Amino acid sequence: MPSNRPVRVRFAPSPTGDLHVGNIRTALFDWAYARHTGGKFIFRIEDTDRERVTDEYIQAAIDTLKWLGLTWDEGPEVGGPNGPYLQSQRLDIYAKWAAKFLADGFAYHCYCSSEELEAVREAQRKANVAPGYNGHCRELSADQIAAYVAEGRKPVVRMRMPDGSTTFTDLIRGEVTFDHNFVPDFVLVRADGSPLYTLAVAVDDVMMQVTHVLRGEDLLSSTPRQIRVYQAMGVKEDEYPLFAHLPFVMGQDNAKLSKRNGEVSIAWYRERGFLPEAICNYLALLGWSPGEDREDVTMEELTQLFTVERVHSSPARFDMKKLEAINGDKIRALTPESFLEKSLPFLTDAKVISGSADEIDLLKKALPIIQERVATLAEIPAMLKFLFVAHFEVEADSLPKVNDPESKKLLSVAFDRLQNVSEWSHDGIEAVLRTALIEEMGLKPRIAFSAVRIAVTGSHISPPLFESMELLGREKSLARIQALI
RNA sequence: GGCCCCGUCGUCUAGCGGCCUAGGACUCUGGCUUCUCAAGUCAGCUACGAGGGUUCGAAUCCCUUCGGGGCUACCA
Repeated sequence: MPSNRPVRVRFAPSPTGDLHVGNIRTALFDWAYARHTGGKFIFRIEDTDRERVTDEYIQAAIDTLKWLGLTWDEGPEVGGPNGPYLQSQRLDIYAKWAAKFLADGFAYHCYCSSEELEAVREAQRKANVAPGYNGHCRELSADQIAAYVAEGRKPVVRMRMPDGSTTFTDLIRGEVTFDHNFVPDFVLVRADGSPLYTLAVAVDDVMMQVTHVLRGEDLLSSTPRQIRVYQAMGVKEDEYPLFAHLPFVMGQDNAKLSKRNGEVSIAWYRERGFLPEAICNYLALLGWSPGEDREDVTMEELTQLFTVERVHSSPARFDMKKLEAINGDKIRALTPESFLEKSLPFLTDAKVISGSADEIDLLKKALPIIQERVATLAEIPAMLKFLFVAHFEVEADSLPKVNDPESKKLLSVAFDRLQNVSEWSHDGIEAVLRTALIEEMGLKPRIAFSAVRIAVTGSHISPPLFESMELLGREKSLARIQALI
């Protein structure tokens, strides 16, 4: 079966919504496999269902893949020798093959109406037999056809499944066999002439010389149908693509991940401040592992380590906590320049800064003290807000903690002594406050500094206090303390 | 219902007949560190779905069973 053709892997989503976690995990494995083998990664849009696929979703899918860094060798925007890569632009190709299948007897026109088919299914269900097309139109006479046409019926093109069975070797699950008794004749072309997935996917994989199909396991049972199309196209068995059906990514409730059971759109994660490399690293661990207790991998390492052999056959639950942990690790691993660049949009969107040069200067100094304190980029604005706000206010739930007489006394001592600090640096500030509050007043550090922290940053949770005061500056720091005395 | 896939800590996983009184990570609990929060660090909790085989020996092989999931469209 596997000839030594150059590896060509495709990711072929049907963008009926934003790409979600499951799609992306598939795309990631497709990409990693292509890169690992030195093969080509093909990106194809399956938009044969124009009722549900929109141009916006197609563009969103393209943008998402780009954002994640899953670059493709052939597909939308980059083109390639096997295009076009949008199925809606390949209609003539499918029509040609459908006509050939009809002429060769692999397929036939079926005039059954939806209502009739539904009635058949209903009867089958009642009789407790395998549901599926009953072959009603398989051998229609010329007269019968003429009668149907006279009625104004428009036929679909249906593939004839021969008796027997289909066996193929799934790279992840091993040998899988489907008895054709349970693979009914399936529709290739709608009554309106438009192709269905069953036709387009097989034709395109052959035309685009795809060698490996790694896709979700929901498509496992449709594989015999694809193989039947290959046969009708005259593809030799050793040139069929190899299949690998990836396990599902599931939500908390053990159902296939979908909009109903969690936030699954990648766009949502992007807005929440997740890094693409964190998403990819985490997703790579869902259904695959590099072994040797290894978990932290870069995109580059992923392409080196990824093999289909190490992909699981069992489904995985999506765990937001673990994603956050990995995201925190990846944020800490960012260079200062890169951390700044990635933080900027979150700060400006939150209107914490407008983006002026002065603000950026201050930001460059502030970012290092919070880099190890955030799990997502979205947490940054709240953490640095105190440095930039025009009208400073202490948070409501922290205010009571500085309103008692002891706190006011403490703050007043701090205020007095801080005025005499010669050099407004975190070392200088710390030395003065320790002497005044800890040594002379005998306070516990956590008590003493808490009041100052609330006064200066507005919250009992903040970046390191002395660094924060240094960045805020003497004037503002003192004013904020004084305001609470 | 039928067909197909799947089954190790709460979760993701390592494990491919002896190295397993089952390892790592996340979560959770407790300790250390500490100006808060993090980070770091130490410790703890907790798993081979069940029942039969095969074998000197099974998480690893076989069977049954139970459980979960997918498909069963003129969706993909």
